Amino acid sequence: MPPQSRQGGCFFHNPVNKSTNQHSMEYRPSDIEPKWRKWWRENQTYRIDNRNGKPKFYVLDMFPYPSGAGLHVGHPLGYIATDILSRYKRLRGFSVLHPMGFDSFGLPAEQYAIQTGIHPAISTEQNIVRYREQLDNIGFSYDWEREVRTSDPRFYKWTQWIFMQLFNCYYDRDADKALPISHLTEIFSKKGNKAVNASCDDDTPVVSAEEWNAMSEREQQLFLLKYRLTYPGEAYVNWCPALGSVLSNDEVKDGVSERGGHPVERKLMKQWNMRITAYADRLLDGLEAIDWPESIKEQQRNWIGRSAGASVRFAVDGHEGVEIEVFTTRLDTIYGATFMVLAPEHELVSRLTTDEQRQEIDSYIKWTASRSEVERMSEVKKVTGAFTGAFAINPFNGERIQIWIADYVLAGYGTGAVMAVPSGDQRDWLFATHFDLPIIPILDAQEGLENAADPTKEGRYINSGIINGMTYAEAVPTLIQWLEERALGKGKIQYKLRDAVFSRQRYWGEPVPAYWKDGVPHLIDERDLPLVLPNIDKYLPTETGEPPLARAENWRYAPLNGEGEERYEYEHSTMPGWAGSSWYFYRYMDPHNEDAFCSKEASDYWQQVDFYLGGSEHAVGHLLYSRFWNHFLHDLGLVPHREFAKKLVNQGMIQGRSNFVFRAKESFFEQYLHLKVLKPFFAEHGPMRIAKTEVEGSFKYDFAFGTNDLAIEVTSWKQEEKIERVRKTAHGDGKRLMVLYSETLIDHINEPEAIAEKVRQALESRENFIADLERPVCEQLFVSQSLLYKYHPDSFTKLHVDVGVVEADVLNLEKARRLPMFEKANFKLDPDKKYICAWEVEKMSKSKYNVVNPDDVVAEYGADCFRMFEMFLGPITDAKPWNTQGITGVSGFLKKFWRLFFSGKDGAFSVTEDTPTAEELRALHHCIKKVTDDVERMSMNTCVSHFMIATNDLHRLNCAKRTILEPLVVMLAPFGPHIAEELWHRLGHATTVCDATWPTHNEEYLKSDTKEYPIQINGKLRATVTLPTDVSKEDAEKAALALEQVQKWLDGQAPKKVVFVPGRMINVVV
RNA sequence: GCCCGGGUGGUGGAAUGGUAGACACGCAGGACUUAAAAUCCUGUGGCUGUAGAGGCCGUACGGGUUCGAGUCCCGUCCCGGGCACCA
Repeated sequence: MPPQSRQGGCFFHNPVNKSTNQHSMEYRPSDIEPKWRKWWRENQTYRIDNRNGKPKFYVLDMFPYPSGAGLHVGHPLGYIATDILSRYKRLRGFSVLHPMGFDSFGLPAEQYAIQTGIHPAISTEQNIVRYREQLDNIGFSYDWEREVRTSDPRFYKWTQWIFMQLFNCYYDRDADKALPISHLTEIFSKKGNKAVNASCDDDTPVVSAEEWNAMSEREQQLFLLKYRLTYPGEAYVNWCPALGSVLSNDEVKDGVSERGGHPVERKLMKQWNMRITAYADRLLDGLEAIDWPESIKEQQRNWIGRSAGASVRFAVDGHEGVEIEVFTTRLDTIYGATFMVLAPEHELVSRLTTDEQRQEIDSYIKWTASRSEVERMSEVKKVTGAFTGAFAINPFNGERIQIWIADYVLAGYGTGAVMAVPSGDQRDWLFATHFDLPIIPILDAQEGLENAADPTKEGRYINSGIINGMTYAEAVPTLIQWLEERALGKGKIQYKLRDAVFSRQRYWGEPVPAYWKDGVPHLIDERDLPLVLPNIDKYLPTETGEPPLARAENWRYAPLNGEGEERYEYEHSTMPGWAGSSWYFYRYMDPHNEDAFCSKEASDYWQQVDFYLGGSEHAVGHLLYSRFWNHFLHDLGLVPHREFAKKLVNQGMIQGRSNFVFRAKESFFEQYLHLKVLKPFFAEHGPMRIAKTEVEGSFKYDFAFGTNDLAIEVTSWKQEEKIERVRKTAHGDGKRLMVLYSETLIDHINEPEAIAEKVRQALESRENFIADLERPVCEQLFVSQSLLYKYHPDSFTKLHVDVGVVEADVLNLEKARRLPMFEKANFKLDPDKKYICAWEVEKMSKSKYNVVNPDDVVAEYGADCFRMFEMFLGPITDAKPWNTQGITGVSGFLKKFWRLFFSGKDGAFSVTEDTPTAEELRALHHCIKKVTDDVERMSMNTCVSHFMIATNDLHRLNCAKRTILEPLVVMLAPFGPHIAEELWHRLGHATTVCDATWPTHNEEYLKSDTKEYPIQINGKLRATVTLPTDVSKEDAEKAALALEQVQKWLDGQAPKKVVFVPGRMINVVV
């Protein structure tokens, strides 16, 4: 018996005392797991304080959207991994923040509200309760005191507050940070806007101080919108009149709405924007400083799409005043530009085309227009184009170059014009080769130009006027300076990034804390936050197409809160899903603060997220917008770091493994009858043939025997008309007719002899019409996948079947028959009496019947087993299909681990205080070393393996010693917290295992006197020899060469060389 | 087309340039049992073989570096993800 707890407060809570008297000491997760979850809750084991002397560690999961479908086994994969990391860090003495919350604004709840009229807050609350239950079931160490919900007014108050700060700021490029608008207006009033280097709209006019001061208040406010970091603008959206809503890009398929297939139109709508473009450079540069997956960084770089280059204006020969502007990232290649290509849609095409070329150009444009976007994009290798007859002048050398049009240049990109450099660009090279245009080498390092372009930047320029002999680094500034001096162009940085649309014409989102007065938006007073979402009668747009919030009655703002004062309309759109998730990680630090989104004290302690885990699908949405907001909050001095997450890891998706069954179609039964039943009769009654004459578009009979007057028709007994028709035909032909109901075949599907017997009787009978009078039982037949190859593939309908009734791809017939789809079904089984299902890996989703609920797995194997199995599947970063094959291995491990402690008589607790042997210590310390290393690098799957190895070793050694087992319990605690807590208390501890200390390994115990050295001959393993670990090179070589195996390979010769790697191997080179 | 991953037994997967296939599933055989479950033991990359010896092949394919390559380099093919002619 373990020594009893004496630690007052915890004594009553120590549930071990209740269960120690139970006679069986079997490992029963269903007993111990709920017990400890309750205990943790009562003892507030996972509560974490902001004030303590420990070093901090912040582990964050991407919080889930609480959907109605509940949690599936894919969600917890990341949560388990971070839970292990968190518990591990805690055991290593860190104060760990590991919170969870809900991204609870979103479309599905709104869609549900539209259908049912139930307020999204209610359905969301229900879904959250369900998620909580499911999460709690898995034994996570979240501090639920810190839970956040983005749809909670106490939370979105601060989302709105941050929005207001954005509205009140502009981006000052000289200060390289956001500054208050008041700073801007001060400069405007003294020096005009030319004195400010700030991010603003492209069309912002230059105003002097006088002009600014002469503006009305309203005009000034409108002007300032061009600078604010959030501002109302106009944007094209996918408007679907039939659904009365705006759709996201992926809700639109082939120009119609995905749901319902309604037409979608591009509509210009007033939308709030976020001036994220102001931060483009910082978002790009910031990537260097963070430990995020390269693929995510790359996606963000591509999204930001910064390209440094130059815009150059080309004059057109014979067209005074006409200039074609091109943007190029390789200005250094301009002397190699031997022609120019315009998009067929380019506005100058018609003007520049000469009369001789007019017809060719027109027909090319016509042809282009007929091609779909897909064609234009996919036919990369095909070169097409047409010459306009016009010539552009290269500003650097005055060369006349031909102007062509080609559909590989798109009007929407850049200026819709390209200067073509065939020696450096492969597409231009193909074009030049095809149309026999000149190719001029421009760098002495370019090679193989007769076969392909060479885009190198190496070497020195040739044929390149003012940059001849220069390197790339020298050439670019020289060219730009030349251009700028002559005002023919300028150095330019282009971004693909656009300002982010921040409005949604939806109900279930954060209201924008602004109201409209004379067409100008104003912020509401901070005192009036949160601006709470009003109730409305229907969750749909108004008849006039206004967003749902326009339905709210009397929802207007009184800036002075005065009675009888004029009230103004609030903004009616709401914020997008990414608003709340762009800063939520700070709220966890200080979740109940009513005076700030997060106190300085809290953010000073927790700093930034140390480890963030989530899916890569958020690469450019959430993860870019969060960085943007964080940079902004940092500019305001509200958060300590520019980047909110130091390290990010992507978890792989757990895919569903769908199972399929095959339902037989009519034609299957004819094939079946032929193959399984009729063949034995051929010898006797001649080969079966199908009557050639067609009746009413189908064959006369399914089967008829050559030497017998019997015809056989296979059909459903419900097809009374058909049966009657065939019967008449048979009568006319003088044939006897047997009708075999397909349902009868289904009833006897696994016993073809029964049907054969019916046919035999029919053949011997003299009756003209033979059909069963009994009504068959089954109506549908499902054929095992293993039998399909015998039949025509079109004879089956492939259907998803609930994976819950399939075990290892074998259909559980008993369970399956309870499903409606199999209610009147029979199954054609393979010779092993099994129904084999087909399988495919697909996204896990309700509609594919492949969703596996963690609760079911937890109920069967326990939460600890579930946790460890998910980890055991493989590296967390890899995508993999869910497959419980193999869970028994983890389950067996836990039982085995448990038995280490209960190996006494009748499974009594049997841990001893004996001194461990060297071998036992080696097993333990090897495990400590491996698991510690592996947790640090998030290799949870190999950790589980090492626990298994240690357990197997200790079993073999019959080890039940506290010195060995107790450290193992501590190490297991992050992985299987329930079993560890139970064993920890059994070992006599009264406080939680979470506060134990992670063991450290002692290299001394791992040392071994001998080592089995592999002996290689020319790098191939040929023998092994056991040598002292600290064997000298000479002795090792001597021992190796003495081996019979080695002598055989040496064949009397001396070795050329012997390589000895101490502690590793010996390689003899012959 | 470009960018980023990846390709290892029947399966999931191990392997700081140093004994490829740890650990587990599955499968086969055995022990215990009236039986089953549970548990335990043995075997399990392929071919060959004198079969508990030995040999050959083997980490997508072809080369290379190295005493030694799953790992590093070059080229090819295939799979997954991202971007879409970004000039």
